[in-house]
Amino acid sequence: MPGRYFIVAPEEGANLYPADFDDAPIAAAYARPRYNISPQQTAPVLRLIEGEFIESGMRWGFAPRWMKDPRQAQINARSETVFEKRMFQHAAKAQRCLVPVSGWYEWQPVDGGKQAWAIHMPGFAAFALAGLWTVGNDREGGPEENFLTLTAEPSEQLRPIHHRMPVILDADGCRTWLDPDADRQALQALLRPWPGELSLRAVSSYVNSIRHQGPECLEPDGS
DNA sequence: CCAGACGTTGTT
DNA sequence: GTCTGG
DNA sequence: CCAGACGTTGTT
DNA sequence: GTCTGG
Repeated sequence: MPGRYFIVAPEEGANLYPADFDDAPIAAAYARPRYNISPQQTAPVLRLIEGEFIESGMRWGFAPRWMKDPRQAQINARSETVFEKRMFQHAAKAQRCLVPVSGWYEWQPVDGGKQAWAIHMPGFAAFALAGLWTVGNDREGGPEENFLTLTAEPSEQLRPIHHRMPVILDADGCRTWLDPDADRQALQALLRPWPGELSLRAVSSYVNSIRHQGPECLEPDGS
């Protein structure tokens, strides 16, 4: 995963972004709460363009311009092979980005159904997922930027919930991931399960429907 | 050389 | 069951 | 990721 | 666009 995530204001401004990064683009990304971001939605992305740290809205679903069939858009790429796969190698070299989040959702298969979980940092600290962006086609065939997130093996903590997890970047990780001159080895070293503890919250199936966009998505499961 | 593919997750 | 839409 | 649709002929 | 398969 993830196939669904959320953005909320962090408690007491806590975040894992580099302290020396310009705060304005980050603040812009977290300005509006988003409780249920799904594939195809437009969501904020952070990147370096000509040395400038900027925030942009992009569609979630990576589909380069040559890809005529939009059904082939990818929301995730496996971090283990992202530098080798034809579809991703150019972006992995030159179009890396940060996907600002507060956490993501997972659905754990359980007897008779699925348990939804919200996974986040303690205190809902803001953090970044490793992402790639590209330019694809909008509905009229014009250029439109889109993005994906990278996945890794799960941490020990998350293994019971799911067999993949998104790549989480700490402050140094953000710096390196956005560094246009970073070498592949340094980049690949960032693509690992998150070594820290995360907070897990069981939430209700309210979050399942993307028609539900309110804060109820994050409320603890009553059952 | 040209043609055709290019991907993940989850489930079985 | 499988694909599309969000 | 999950939810929801999945189709045609003919008539307006 | 770029790589793989034939």
